[in-house]
Amino acid sequence: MDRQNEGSLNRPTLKDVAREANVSLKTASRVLNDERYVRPQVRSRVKDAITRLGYRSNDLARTLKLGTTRTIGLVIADISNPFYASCAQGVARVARQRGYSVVLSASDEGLQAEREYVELLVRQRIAGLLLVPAAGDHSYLESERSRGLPIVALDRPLTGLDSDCVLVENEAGARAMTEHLIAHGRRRIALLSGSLDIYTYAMRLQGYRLAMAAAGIPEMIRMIDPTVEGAAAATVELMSEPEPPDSICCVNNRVTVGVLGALGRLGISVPDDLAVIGFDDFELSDVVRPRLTMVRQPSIDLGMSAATLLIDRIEGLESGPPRAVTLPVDVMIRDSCGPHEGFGGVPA
Amino acid sequence: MDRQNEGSLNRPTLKDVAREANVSLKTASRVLNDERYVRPQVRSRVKDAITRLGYRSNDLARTLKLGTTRTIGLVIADISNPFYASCAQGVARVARQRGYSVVLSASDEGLQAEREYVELLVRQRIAGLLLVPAAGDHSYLESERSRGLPIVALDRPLTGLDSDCVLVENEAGARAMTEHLIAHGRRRIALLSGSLDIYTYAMRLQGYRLAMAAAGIPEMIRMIDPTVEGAAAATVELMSEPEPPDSICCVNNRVTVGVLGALGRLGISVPDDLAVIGFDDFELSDVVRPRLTMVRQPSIDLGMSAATLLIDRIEGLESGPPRAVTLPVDVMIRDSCGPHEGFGGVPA
DNA sequence: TTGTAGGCGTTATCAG
DNA sequence: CTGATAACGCCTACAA
Repeated sequence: MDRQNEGSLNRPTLKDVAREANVSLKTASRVLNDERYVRPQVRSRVKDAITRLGYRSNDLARTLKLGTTRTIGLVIADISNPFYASCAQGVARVARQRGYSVVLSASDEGLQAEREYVELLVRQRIAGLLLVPAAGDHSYLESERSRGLPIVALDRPLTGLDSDCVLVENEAGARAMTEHLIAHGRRRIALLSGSLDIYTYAMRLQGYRLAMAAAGIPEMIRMIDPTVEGAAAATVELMSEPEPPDSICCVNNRVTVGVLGALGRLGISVPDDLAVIGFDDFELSDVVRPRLTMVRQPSIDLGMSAATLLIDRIEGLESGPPRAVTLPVDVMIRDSCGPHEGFGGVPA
Repeated sequence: MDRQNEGSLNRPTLKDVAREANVSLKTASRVLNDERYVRPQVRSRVKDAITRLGYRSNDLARTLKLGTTRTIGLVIADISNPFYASCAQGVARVARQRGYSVVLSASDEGLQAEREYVELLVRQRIAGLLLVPAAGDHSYLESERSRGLPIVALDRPLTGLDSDCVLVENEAGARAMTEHLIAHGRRRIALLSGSLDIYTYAMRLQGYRLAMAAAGIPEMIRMIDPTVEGAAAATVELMSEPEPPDSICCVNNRVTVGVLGALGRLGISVPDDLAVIGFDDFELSDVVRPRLTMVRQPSIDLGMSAATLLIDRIEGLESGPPRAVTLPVDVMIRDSCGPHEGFGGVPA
């Protein structure tokens, strides 16, 4: 009845180790941190005590003293979206390499949830913050930033605050995507986009418009809820219009999935009846029939770059004004826009 | 040059708040924790000071004193695998609801990496540990468990340690999967499995064997590296054997993707030339042509159940001997095993 | 209703 | 080389 006193686990402290090894607290600490000036004999005595007791140092106490953690906070929109999952993977990889832990939170695109998570993370004294900002004003981060908390925005820049950010070439990618369809002779090219409050969608829409304008083709833009369900519903509507499109640009991977699902149910064949191209490639796009032509984003690199930049800031390896890193995208030409006609690997 | 002194951020402490509000430390603390016995006037004075200073309480110090964090450690195999991503999503959802943070780590199925992560997490004094155990002996967790650290295994039980675990009906699911093929008249049914050191694969193989034995059909088991690449390579080999299979059971979603990719490249048509069924459904299985018949695992629920159980343990709401929770799976009958013939929703 | 003293587990300082 | 002693920021007694 006295074992397992729920809640506070009963762990030995460094003091216990010191007592067990018959040395002072400080000496035990020295051994723990591999400091010099400890007789080998004493050192091994302490080490023995550590293993004998199953001692695990308390990072809470340590970082309280040191004033700095080795944890980075990551706030993304949605873990189950493979794009963000890949980003997180990239972040985790770099974090591990450089000895940091990652606390993960998903905002579900909500500014309120995001703020709550950031608050929580700050309380945990994260060494730096990595986030995919939700739509809306982020000046609330100003106070943290000015206190010296390194912040790197991932996938989208922060609005209302100048900070480091790691992005991809959204506009160029969307333009290339649209031009690809145009080159295939498509003219009624629909774009299914999410709210322009979200940077990536705004930029991609811009790229689409540029391509359409350059070709002198009228735009066909539908603002939708950029989810699988939203895209499916929009597709059904779109295809029942008097003059339906001959091709669809999907603004993200969720939309691509939704469009494809709806087209399948409608019995519309790709690319014969309709061409489809998506922004943000996913694993199965090369496995599915027809293979999907997609604008590929280097999602893992995105996470890795962001984490690298953040940790460089944390460690003072990078200083100076906020940096904006932009990673290239490329069009993976496959079959969903029709037969290839000697298109090269169109860069964004 | 004195701002931004890299590293240690310059944050106000509760003492600063107290000074600013002209009260004692304790009073400030009382306000912070919404304790009674503070004059409203004083309370608001302190609150003002808090916002004026942009004070954020230091959870490190607080939990050091309190002896318990509200953080749970999650170690999964691979974030970019949608199955684990879903599990993580379920965990995150419950954690958020109940006021916990999640520290995420990916072991890549390596026991060594897993151990390192667990060590790190323990140092951070996580309140509980959730892990998808890598293959191998987990008695190393014994010491933590005996110290009272709640541990819940996710997706697979721990070997060498009796602990809570949340699993799915692997054997029954695999058996149902195989029987489905048999009912479709398939006889040369190959199973592509990963190492039996991993519990889920062992159980699924067992389910397959049971079904095959019951039908009196010879087994056709291939042990492979259960990744996209491994499965693709195995498929190519398999199909070039003198007597290739007429159907393939895929042991997880990676394998399903690999098999499908290889079949596509080989020009083998599903389900006409070959039937395919997979364990662990994924989003696109319903969008792809042919639509894929799959054994669906409740991945989000898996994460949610595990997190719930863990937090219940942490909070002492659940006590008693280790519990094993098993969640049902179900066969999602679609098109990749041939035309439906009045199969009901075959439960596992 | 408010304040004072002491300690959580570490590490840093500075004598031995 | 080693060891007292004082922080780190907060909270829990226990007074006032």
